[in-house]
This record gives sequence, structure tokens and C-alpha cells, in this order.
Amino acid sequence: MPEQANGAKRDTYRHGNLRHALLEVGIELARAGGPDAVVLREATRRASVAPNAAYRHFPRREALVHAVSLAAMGQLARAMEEGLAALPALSDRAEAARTRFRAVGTGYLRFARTEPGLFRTAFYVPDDMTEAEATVSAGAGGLTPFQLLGAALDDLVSCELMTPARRPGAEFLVWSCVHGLAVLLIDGPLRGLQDTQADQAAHDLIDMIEGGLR
Amino acid sequence: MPEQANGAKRDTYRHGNLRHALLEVGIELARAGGPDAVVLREATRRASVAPNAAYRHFPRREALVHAVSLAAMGQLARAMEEGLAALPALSDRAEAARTRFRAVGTGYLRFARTEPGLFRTAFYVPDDMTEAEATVSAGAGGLTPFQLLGAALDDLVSCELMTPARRPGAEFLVWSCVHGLAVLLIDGPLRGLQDTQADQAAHDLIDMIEGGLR
DNA sequence: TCCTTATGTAGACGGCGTCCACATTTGCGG
DNA sequence: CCGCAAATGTGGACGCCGTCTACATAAGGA
Repeated sequence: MPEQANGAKRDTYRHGNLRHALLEVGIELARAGGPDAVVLREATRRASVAPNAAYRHFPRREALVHAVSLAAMGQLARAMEEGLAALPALSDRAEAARTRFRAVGTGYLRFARTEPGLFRTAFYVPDDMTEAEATVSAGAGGLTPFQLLGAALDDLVSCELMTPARRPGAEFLVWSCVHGLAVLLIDGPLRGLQDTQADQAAHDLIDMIEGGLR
Repeated sequence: MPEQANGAKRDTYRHGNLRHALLEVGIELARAGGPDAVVLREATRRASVAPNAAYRHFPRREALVHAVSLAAMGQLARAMEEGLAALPALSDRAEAARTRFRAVGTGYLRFARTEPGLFRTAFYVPDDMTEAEATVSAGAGGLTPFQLLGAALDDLVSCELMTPARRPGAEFLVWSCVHGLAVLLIDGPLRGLQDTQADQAAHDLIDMIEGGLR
């Protein structure tokens, strides 16, 4: 029975729900330091468990990181959903669609800048599209970030704010633009921009996208 | 005098130019496996030198990775320049500007997909803007990727293919879009796309950007 | 009740980054 | 030309990591 600095000792031989505990700790680590910071030994330490115990639930470190990654993607989805939910109801349907589309982008960017560690982890050795649609990476509404964007684009088309001809594959193009800004802002040469400047850049970027979509 | 599997033994106690050798090996490692693959011990091994010798030239591993990163950025610049140089001379000035602008983007994306390890390394814990303009990260023409893009945008404005009002800060927006697609293609959910599909996406993305800029 | 199975522990191995002490050169001031 | 300080490379150690094998303990069904 290993003593624990964290004060969280255990009286039973069994942990109870180690897998879940490791996931929680992993999220905590990723939040603070990105994917590389989710370290098996540290996770087991915080869970008051021997290092090897982790291997009963994850075949290797990468599997834990992957699980954390899906959870992080879910948190991203949730953050975007919250941004959408906070929107005022607009009577003009086209205006509402446009507002929702913009909120999808700004929500994405806000999460990236608020939780850079989780954001980076969400895209760490990420799954191909099929797995990215797993329920774990969805928000409360059951939609992944990708699907939220797709829905916003559909709205745009139905309100004639976007040419239907451009619709196929458009999520990937829009996603690229927004994701690129997010990456440049948190890791790249735009890192350290003031909030107001970053917001301005986000605004201008979405303007540009809207113009290119029309 | 340590034996070396690599066959490259040394008869002098001094290496000669270890710093340069480590950089070369570092680039090789980054090329094959990205920034995380730039491992001090392996680099010194390949340079036929004791692990600690590296510390005479780089205070810590991160410093070596950083040097490799600048070199990788330089290679990116060179690749873009080559793409520009290969363009046919067009009589119509506006058409030429447009073609050059597109070539900047496609060159960037081609390098990302051709040399993903180096591309990822180029953006690993990257410098802020000022250092990114260092001569190391420039191509043969002395311009960094960022500056190449800026020049292309200036051309667009002077040919009235872009509103001057949109010019300030536009490189960051365009950069975001192209960079985002690059990241999604090599690391993200678009990884594993066929060449033709990736080219199509690149084409469509640049179309969209052009539309948004006008 | 007993035995299979799930779960956690103990100890070891090799690899890594980094520190300290020591060895060998180089090159400069006299 | 000499001698000595500074530059450069070596050797060994430490603590951390991921992972393997062997073993211990608990839970639950026959």
C-alpha cells in the first residue's frame, strides 16, 4: 500500500474505478501541459496506485492520451454549444444563421485560447473522421465540433447566404481557416497577442470566410 | 574514443565542427520523426561523440530543436521560392500576381505534405514574429515564408485584386487558412487523404481565400 | 467452498536529459 | 618557444520515463 503525497490514500486493495480516475488525472495533466504532460507514472501517482496498474486499463501510454484526447474534443464541443446557446433569439432567420455560424467559429477559438493544453491534446495524433464522430467527443447535444460546423453551414445554405455549389466539403475549408488561426495563436507566431487583438483577428478572419463562401 | 556503428569514426580528439554536425543530424531526425524525434543522445551517437559533448554547443535539448526549427523554416521558404521561380512568365500583370499568390499557398502546402516532419518542427514552440524573420529561416532570396506571403499580397493590392482596406494584417488571416489546412492534412482528421483530394482541397481553399479578400 | 479471473504490486531493464568531475587540445601572452 | 587558461570532449552518475515479467490479492460464480 503505497503512501501518497496527495493525501488520497486507499484502504482497499482494489481502487474501485481506476480507469476513470486515470482519465480524470490525465485530463488534468493535459489541461496543464498538453499531450506530452500526460505521463503514465505521474497519473498513477496521483491515483495512489503503482505505475503498472495503469496497464490493466490502457495497453500503453498512447491509449490513455487518446482517451484524454476524445474527452478534450468533447469539452471543445460543449464549449461551442454553450456559445451557441448563449445567443439571443433573432427574428430574422438569415441573420440568426449568420450569427450562429460566427458563434461556431468564435467558440472554437475561445476554447483554444482558454484551454490551450486541452485543445492541443484534442488534436494529438487524432483519429480519422469516423472515430472523431464517436459519442465521447460530442457535447451535450450529441454533436461533435465538426458536426456543429456542418449544421451551421447547412443553415447558411438554406438562408441563401452561401452558394449550394460550395457546400460539399466546405466544412473542411472553414475548419482549416479557424483551426489555423487557433494554432498560430496558441503555439505559433501569433502567440502572446493581446485578447483584443486576437478577437479582432478572429473577427476579420470570419469576415473573410463569409465573403469567400457567399 | 568511442566506436561508432555509423562507421564514421574520428581520429582527432576534437570533432572539428560538432555544432554543425549536430544540426545536420538534428534535421535528419526531425525530417524522419518531427520535433520529438530530435533526441540528444541519438544525435551525439550519430556524430560519434559522447552525449555530453552536445552541451558544449547547446545549453539544453530544446536549444538544438530550436536551431533545427529555424533551419526547417528556411527549407520551407526555399521550397516556396522554388515554386514561385517555376512559374511561367505572364504578360497580364494581374494574372501574374494572382498566380504568384496561389503559388505561395500551394508551395506551403506541398512542403507540409512532402516533409511533414520538418514542417511540424518548423512550428515547434516557434519564436515570436521578430525572431521568425531571422536570416536562418529565410530562403535563398532572403525572405521568410511570412515575407513571401506579404509580398504576394502587396502585388494583389497593386493589381486591384484586393481591397487596400483589407491589406493590414491580411497575411495573418491568409496564413491561418493555409496553415490550418496543412495541419489538418498532416496531423489531423484529413490525414491520409489521397493526393488528388488534397490538391482539390487546397485549390478550393485558395479560391475561397481569394473570394474573401477581394 | 474453491478456483478462475480481474486487478494491483514488486522489481527490473533500457533509454532519456542533465549534472559534476576529469581529460585533452588549442591558442594566446610572455 | 613555453606555459597556462579557455574551449572542447569523456566518463560516470542520478532521477525520470515507458514497459516487461513474475507475483499477490481480491471478487464472484461453479
